[in-house]
Amino acid sequence: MHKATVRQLVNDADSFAEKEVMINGWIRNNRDQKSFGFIALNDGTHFNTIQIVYEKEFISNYDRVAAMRVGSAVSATGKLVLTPGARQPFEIKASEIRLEGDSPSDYPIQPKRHSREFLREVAHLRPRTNLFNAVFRVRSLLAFAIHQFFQEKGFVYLQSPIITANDAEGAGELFRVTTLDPVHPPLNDHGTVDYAGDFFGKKTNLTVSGQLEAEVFALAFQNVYTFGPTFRAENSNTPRHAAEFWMIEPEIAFADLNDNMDLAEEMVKYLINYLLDKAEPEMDFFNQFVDKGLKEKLQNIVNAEFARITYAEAIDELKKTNQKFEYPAEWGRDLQTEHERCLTEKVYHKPVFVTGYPRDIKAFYMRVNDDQKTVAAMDLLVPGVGEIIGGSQREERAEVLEQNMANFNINREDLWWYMELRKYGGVKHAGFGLGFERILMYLTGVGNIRDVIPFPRTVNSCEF
RNA sequence: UCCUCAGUAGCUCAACGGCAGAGCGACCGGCUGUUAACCGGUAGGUUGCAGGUUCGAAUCCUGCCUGGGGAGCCA
Repeated sequence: MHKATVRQLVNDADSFAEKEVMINGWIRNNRDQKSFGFIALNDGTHFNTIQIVYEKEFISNYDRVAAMRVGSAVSATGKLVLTPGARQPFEIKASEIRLEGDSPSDYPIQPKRHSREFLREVAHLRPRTNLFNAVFRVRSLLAFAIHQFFQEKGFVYLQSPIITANDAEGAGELFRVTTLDPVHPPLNDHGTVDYAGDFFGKKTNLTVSGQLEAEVFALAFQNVYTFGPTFRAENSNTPRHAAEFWMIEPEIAFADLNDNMDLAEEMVKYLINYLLDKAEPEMDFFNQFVDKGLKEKLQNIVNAEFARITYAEAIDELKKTNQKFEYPAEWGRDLQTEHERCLTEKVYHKPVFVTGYPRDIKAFYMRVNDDQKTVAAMDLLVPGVGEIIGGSQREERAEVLEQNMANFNINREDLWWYMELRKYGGVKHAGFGLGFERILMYLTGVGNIRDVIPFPRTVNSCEF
């Protein structure tokens, strides 16, 4: 008798036909009649459930099996029978069904539709539903695909630090990391907290970006990427923001903004192809129940050239649409969400790179263009989700960088090592940040970031 | 943080100033191939919390709490 997984059986049903197999899993549904019944069993190795048929005359504990509830863990043994013409390609004719873990009658997951809000409250049980089973398997595959994409191109994977003393990046509000007594912290002569007595002897926080460290490695390995957790203490309450999320930050040397966009576009297309190929049942499920037309949309993106426009062109384009905006598009102001959605959903109907933003509204490390007014920045906007990538060519000229830091009130001493990258063999280089959950939302059609993170951390919520 | 909508049975929802209901789930029974099975029955409620208006409040008003959506910040 062969202990099998649903994945093995689905992939190779023919060779298991008429053979005895044992499957361990959890009951999704159990329907009994007078002398026979059906269990839909999911063992976690495949999106699909497998049908177990049990009959009074072939199993000894028929009444007990018929009473097994949804959520129970069972071990089922029986013969695999091909069922051409039925709704499922094969089923298991049970000879024995053993209860491994009971599920009392108050098990909250039913074989019916639940709201996402309710399922968030039972995040320890929601991976057992179709939707979250699909989401989190795809999340796993997507993470692997990202590594594979960069590794195939010879990029070096860098684990940038999670605890850092950099607070000059301006990427967001910081979570403090400290071992000081919160009630009676040591004070200095000015009466403020003396971080010299803290664990690291200085103020430290959780990282908001690995970019600056990635630049260090890019100027040694040429092509590198980070992929790790990122923390922002922003009080933002939207379906696209979390306090803890994962970010991919490639950084490439001897490269400019166009190389950067080429890389981003190639990566997005690679990831789509990977999922369409490796996550077929999951993508079919999203296509049917989460976002109708998702697969066609993704297929079109693979076949399309992403639009590439400048910020100035974007402003012109927005003025031309005659659409009423709450905030009119105007040079010098950042694009509003309504502007971004208009561009990607109404004007271009596909992903759009916007480049050349005014330097005042962008970060200090972005390379100043020859016009002195704009920087070599790029955002990638996609329909439905909005901004999923933000990146730039980095300012490699020491004098310009110093001037920028002065303009943005950034302390040069703290970033002495960052400045030295420009002093010793500095070259043009570029990179971007990709929100892992953002692209996962985009590729699955799931509209809320809290539903693509196993245990989401958001303002006022850190359950599980 | 601002704007907005919503909290009714375990879940999804109805009742919108006059007896608090249905479907699913649970429990009991029926059914010879079901597949979110079907059919009959039973139990299940401080209508988010605290005040107020009214003869009477799930329903109207005020405050608070929780959740959704939009905005800002960003990935």
